[in-house]
Amino acid sequence: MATPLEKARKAPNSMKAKILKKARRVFGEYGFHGTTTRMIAQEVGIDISTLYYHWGEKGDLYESVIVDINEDLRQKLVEVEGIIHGRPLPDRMDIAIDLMTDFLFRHPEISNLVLFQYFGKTRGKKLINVEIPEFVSGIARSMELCRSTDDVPGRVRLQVLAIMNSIHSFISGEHFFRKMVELEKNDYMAEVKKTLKFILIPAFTGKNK
Amino acid sequence: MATPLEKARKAPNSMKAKILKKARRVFGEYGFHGTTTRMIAQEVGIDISTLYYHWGEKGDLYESVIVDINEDLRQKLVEVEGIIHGRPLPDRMDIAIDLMTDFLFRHPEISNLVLFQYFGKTRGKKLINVEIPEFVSGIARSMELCRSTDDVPGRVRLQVLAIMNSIHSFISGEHFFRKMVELEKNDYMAEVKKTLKFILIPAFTGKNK
DNA sequence: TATGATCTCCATCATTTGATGGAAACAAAC
DNA sequence: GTTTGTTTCCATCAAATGATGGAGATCATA
Repeated sequence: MATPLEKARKAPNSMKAKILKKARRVFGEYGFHGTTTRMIAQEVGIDISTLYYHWGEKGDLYESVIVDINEDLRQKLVEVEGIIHGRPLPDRMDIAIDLMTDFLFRHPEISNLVLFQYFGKTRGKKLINVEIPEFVSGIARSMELCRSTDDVPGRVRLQVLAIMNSIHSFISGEHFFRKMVELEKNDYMAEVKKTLKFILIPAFTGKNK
Repeated sequence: MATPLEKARKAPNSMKAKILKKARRVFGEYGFHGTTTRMIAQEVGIDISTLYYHWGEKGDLYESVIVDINEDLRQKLVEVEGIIHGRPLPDRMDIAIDLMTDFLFRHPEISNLVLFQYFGKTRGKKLINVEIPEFVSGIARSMELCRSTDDVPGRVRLQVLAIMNSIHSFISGEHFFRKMVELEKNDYMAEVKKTLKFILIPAFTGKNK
C-alpha cells in the first residue's frame, strides 16, 4: 500500500502534492515551530481542515516533508555520481560542486531543512529517522575516500559532512551573507562556487589552483 | 545609561543574568519559536512574570541573547588573535582552530544561535542588526587574507564565513553527527579538529599534512 | 521599626494554534 | 437522476502561549 507521501510524489497535480510543495518552502523558511498549519493552508489557498484531511497532524506532514527532500537530495546525488564517474578526482569535485550548488540554489528549502534537521531540536517530537549515512557513504565512495560503502571510517564521514555542510550553509545563508558581500544573486552563486572549490579541493587533491 | 543587557553582563549573579544564561541555552536548542517563556522560566525556577519583569517581551530577551553571544564570540576572537599573532600561517590556523573549537564546544549555544541567525527566519520580527562584518574583517586580517580591515574583498569574506560555518556546523550538529560516527564526546571533538584542519589548512597554506 | 523601593508570585486575559465534526459541494457509477 | 464516495469549507473547541495587574514578600536605609 502506498503511503501518503508516495501518492503525492506519483501525482504531482494532486492536492496532496500541492500542499507538500508549499509545506516544504514554509517549513524550510520558518522551521517546524515557526510554521503554522494556517500559514501553509493560506499559501496553498485552502482551508486548514483540507490540509488536515490530506496529511493528518502537523508533525506527520513535517515528517513527510523531511523524507521528501531527503529523497530529492539522494536522487540528485546519484545523478551527479553518474556524471562524474571515471574522471580524475579534481574534475569530479569541480563538477560535483557546480551541479550540487546549482541544484540547491534552485531548491533552497532542501538546504534549509537539512540544516534544521541537524541543528534544531523539535519540542516533544521524536527525531525523524532518515538515513544520512547512506548519502555519506555514497559520496565517500564516489570521492574514492574509501573502497566500499560498508564500514566507511568515521574520519571520512566527517569529511563528507564538512563538504555537504559548507554547501548547505552558503545556500541557506544567502539572505544574510549576500548583504555582507553586496552581490547580486547570480554573482553570489558564482562566488560561492569559487569559494567552495578554493577551500574544498586542495585538501583532497593536494593541489591549489 | 546601561541597557538591561549591560547590567546583566556586569552583575553575573543577578536574576537578570541568570535568566539570560538559561535563555541562551533554551533559545539555542529550540530556536525562537520553539522556545516558550514558560520553558525559560521553569529552567531558571521562577515564575514567568518575573521573567517579564526583568526582560520585557520575549522578542527583546531574544535580541539580548543574540547580542550577548555575539559579544562573547567577538571577545574570544580577539583573544585568539592575540595568541596567534606573529606566528607562521599554518601554525596560526592550527592553534586558532583548536582554541575556537574548544571554546565553542564549551558554549554550543553560541554556534546554535549563530546558525539560527543565518538560516532561520523569525515570523514577524525584524532582523536583528549584528555586525558580523566586523568579525569577518578581523579574522581576514588575522589570516593575512587582506591588508587592512577596511574594504575586505567579497571573496575573502566568503572564505572566512566558510571557515566559521564549518566549525559551527560540527558543534551544533554534534547530536546528529556523533551518532553517525559512533564516537564519545571527547573523541568526537578530537576528530572534528582533525577534520577541520585537514580541510581548511591546505587551501590557505598550499600544504597538505 | 517605619518607609520606600525592588522583586516575586498568583491569578487571569486575549490570542494563537493544533485539531475536529458536520454540512455542503463535487464527482463518479449506475 | 439517484446514489455513493470523495473532497472542501465553515464553525468551533481545547490547549498552549504571550503578556499583565496587583497583592504580597524582601531588603536596604533612615
